[in-house]
Formats: sequence, structure tokens, C-alpha cells
Amino acid sequence: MAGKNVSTDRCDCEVIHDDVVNSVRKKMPEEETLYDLAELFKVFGDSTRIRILWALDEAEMCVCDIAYLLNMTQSAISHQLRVLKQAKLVRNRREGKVVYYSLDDEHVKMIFDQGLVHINEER
Amino acid sequence: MAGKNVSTDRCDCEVIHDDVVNSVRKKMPEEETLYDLAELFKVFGDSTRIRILWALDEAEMCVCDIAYLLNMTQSAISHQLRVLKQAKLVRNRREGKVVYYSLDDEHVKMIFDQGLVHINEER
DNA sequence: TGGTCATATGAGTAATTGTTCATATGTTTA
DNA sequence: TAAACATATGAACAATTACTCATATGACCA
Repeated sequence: MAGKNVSTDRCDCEVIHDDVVNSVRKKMPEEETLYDLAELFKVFGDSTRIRILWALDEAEMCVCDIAYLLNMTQSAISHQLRVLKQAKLVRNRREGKVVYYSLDDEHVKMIFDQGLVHINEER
Repeated sequence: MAGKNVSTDRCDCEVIHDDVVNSVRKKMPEEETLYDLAELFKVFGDSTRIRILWALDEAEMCVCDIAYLLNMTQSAISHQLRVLKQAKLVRNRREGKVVYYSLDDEHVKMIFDQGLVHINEER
């Protein structure tokens, strides 16, 4: 019973299609799942991070390599790599002073490709 | 010649792997393409918009339905629908006073599913 | 025509975020 | 140990953004 309550406080208009809404509500995934999904896409939602991921999909590279490739400061890249690591999208290994980063998820490219399909569908 | 220049102004460290960087550079897509891709994912990077898209994937709904379903104000939903429309992810049709929104891209669900695969890969 | 309702939109605001700058950490080598 | 170098990180700042509030627009109906 509890947990199935539907508050109408926020919606400042009359509901028109109760049946549709209720049907959709049943099919919606957990709130948390969709939140996590948004968090993941938020990580993809920055061109610096997209470029880093795309680059790492081609080859493992150290922080310095990436900074040079993208013409950005080491610090900026390092900050973004931290975000990508937290999202479990990249992993790293240390070799002396140098830290090498690589992709940690084989789905990244697939997600990118699907995104590109949408972009190229300019209607 | 021009356009192939590589500036080293920003990178404040020594490059270690010129060969790797150059090889990756050749394979990188257009700067603009990756920027557009990031813009698309930015749209996905908000749980309100994710929920709207997921809901619309289940059924066409009017603004009021969505506001009620997500327990948000009509205004907030309307603002987000505008963003989704600009990204060509939803379309709408008017029927009297009511405006119905629906998904305008069949890849959305595929992109979401790929994202979910990543999320569920908790290692 | 005036009133009501669904939706859209502009301004304002609090929160988030990407980068820079300075500096810390950790590793190698002299 | 000290110097040099690759990387990490905290604070600060500017830019962006999601929502609220007030109001505009557009459609229907009495």
C-alpha cells in the first residue's frame, strides 16, 4: 500500500489520461536506476571526457600523452580522468613515474556509435 | 600544412610517446563530431529528462500527464520538453488545447540499454 | 467577447561544473 | 638526501543549468 501512493501536490494542472499514466508508471524502472543512468550520461556529456574516452579506445596512454593530444593542461586532464575512473570507465596502471590509462568498458564505443547514429540522422 | 599544426603551449609536461599520440590523433573523429556527441549525452545527463524519455518510450503523453507522472510542475516539464525537442529526441502534436509528446528516435532505448549494461556491471 | 484551461517562456536564483593555479604526492636518479 | 619529473588534488572562479514564479500564448466554450 505505502509506496504506491501518488502525490498530486506538484502537478498544477488536471490529469487527462489516468489510464495511460498508470500504465506507464507500472513500466517505469526504479527511480534509482534512472538516476544512475543519468549520472553515467552526465559523464559522457562533456567533450573533453568524450575525447579522452575516444582516444583511450584507440590506445592506452599516459596523462601527459592525453594532455598533449588534446592540447590541454595536465591538471585539467587529470581531473577528468578522476571523473572517468569514478564512473568505472577507465582504469590505470603505474609504471614508475608514469601512469597509463585505458578503457575499462567495452560498451563505451557502442554507446558512442549509437549516439552518432542519432546525430547523423539530421532530418 | 596549416591545420596539421600541433601546438604544445598548453601541455605542461614532456611528451613520452609521440608515436602513440600521432597514431591516435589520426584516428580521432572531427572535433565537431565529438562536440555534438557530448551535447547529445548532455541531454541524457539529467534524470528528469531520462525519466521523460523513458516514459515517452512507453506511451505518447501530454505535458500534464508527464508532470503528474513525475510529480513535477508543468513548467519544469515544459522547459525540459523544449530541450528534448531541440535535440530532436521528441516530437509533439497539438490536439486542441492539449499537446502530445512522443519519442522521435528509436535509438534512444538502445542507448539507454547499453548504459544500463554498464551500470549493472558493478565490479 | 470574456473566461478557463493547457502549454510555453522569460527572468531570477541556487546549485553544479570545468578549468586554472598553486601545491602536494610519489617515483626515479644523481 | 636532494633534485627532477609525472601525476594528483584542493581552492577559487566563471559559466552553465534546472527549477520556480509570474506571465504570455493559444485554443475552446459559454
